[in-house]
Amino acid sequence: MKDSKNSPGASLLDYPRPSVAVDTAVLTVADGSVCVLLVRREEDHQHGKWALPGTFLRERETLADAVLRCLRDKAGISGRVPRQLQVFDEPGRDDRGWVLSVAHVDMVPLTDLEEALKSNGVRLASTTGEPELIVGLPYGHADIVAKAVEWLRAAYAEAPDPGALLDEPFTLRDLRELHEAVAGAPLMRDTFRRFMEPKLAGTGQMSDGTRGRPSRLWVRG
Amino acid sequence: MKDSKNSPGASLLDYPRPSVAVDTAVLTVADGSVCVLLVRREEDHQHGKWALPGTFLRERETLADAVLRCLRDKAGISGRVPRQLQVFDEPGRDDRGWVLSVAHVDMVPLTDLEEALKSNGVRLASTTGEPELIVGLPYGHADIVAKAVEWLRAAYAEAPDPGALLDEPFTLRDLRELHEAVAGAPLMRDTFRRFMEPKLAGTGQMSDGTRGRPSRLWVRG
DNA sequence: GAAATAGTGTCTTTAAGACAATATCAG
DNA sequence: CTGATATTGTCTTAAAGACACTATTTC
Repeated sequence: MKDSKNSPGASLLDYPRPSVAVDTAVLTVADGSVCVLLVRREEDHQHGKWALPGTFLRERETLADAVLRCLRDKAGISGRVPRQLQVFDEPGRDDRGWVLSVAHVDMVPLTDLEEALKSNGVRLASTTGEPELIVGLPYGHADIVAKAVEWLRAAYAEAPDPGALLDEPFTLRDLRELHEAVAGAPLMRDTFRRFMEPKLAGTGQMSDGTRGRPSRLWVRG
Repeated sequence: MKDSKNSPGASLLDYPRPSVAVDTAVLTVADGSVCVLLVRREEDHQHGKWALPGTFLRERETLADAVLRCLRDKAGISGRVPRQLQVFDEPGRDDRGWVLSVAHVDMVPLTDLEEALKSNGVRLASTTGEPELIVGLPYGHADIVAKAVEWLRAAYAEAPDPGALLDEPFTLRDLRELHEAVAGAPLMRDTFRRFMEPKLAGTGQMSDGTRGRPSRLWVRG
């Protein structure tokens, strides 16, 4: 039952190998909705089309390093903790050849993206407000975005601002509005407070109550 | 800031490509503990060493197909729903060269493994009782087993026997003992019942109470 | 004082933990 | 009947949902 090609002494070089790409969904929250960073493709026949930043894995490079290199070179941002989502391998998803894509996700505060967004080769797309743009992405990137948003929601259901999208210190209102944007649904004010307060560290400070009673300011635990 | 090698017109063939392997942790429950299937390596310099069944991805083959082919050829089993866990890419994890391993996990009832276990090239290893064997696995397979068991526990915390390891129909006692083996800890009898009963379908039948009051028999919802 | 927002209290519902009580089998 | 196991009931505790109330600011 053994495959004869797997006989002892066979070299790895005897087999054809796939190209391996990394594609990253850089997520942020802007104007109350989850947005994903897109770059204009320049290096292939999709020239001019918007897509997730991606690159091919180089020799002796880890996947995480490839992701960081790609974000630096194509979007000018220093991503923080890219996480591997899954490998997409449907045949035909990439018409350039036999390409596996290892999808990643990262969360970056909007302020860290402002410099990159000055380039007209970089833009944000709302995942809730611009469905036609998202579903039209090449190379099956729409699937990656969907997985990434799903992962983001799971992360934000567990802890206060795990992606550090909010500048510190912040009020519980700021935090709740951020979590509502991620969840895409309103969250109960008091239930939210009871869940989050034990996971935050209070500063002694108060917000300047520009409209109404001032609020306590917090930082992530 | 663009990389010159990524200029339009460059071919995928211009870049060196990694070998891509799939390694699968086939899990089952035997004698009250979670076990993983190992095969004796024959095709490389680890000849004779126990390891997870794995193979290299072939051209125009999906990862899932490669996993199924490997399990069929090396262990003689028809795996059911292999799930992708994650890519392991630490340089140096494989001394045969530049190899990425896409780890998978599958759950198979012990009865479906009996035929395969007659071969002396196939064995089970308890993940709790034989740590020295597991941690000694080559190619970083110990990490894969750890991830796989973690995944199994998460799956069994959510639903009754999602891997269909138990023959139907079964009693709630059978189900609880299986879940205790997976969790590696005793589970409260009444809490377990209250959680699982709504997710099961009752047959009219009763077990033959060989010791004590007979129990109702259930099937998965 | 009115409007706005922050912070606290509490009632209800739901689920889990922990037992206790009852039911039904083999011997 | 006794021993063993299954099934049901209930008390307590913890957490969430849903409100209501009080407190502190700006205007």
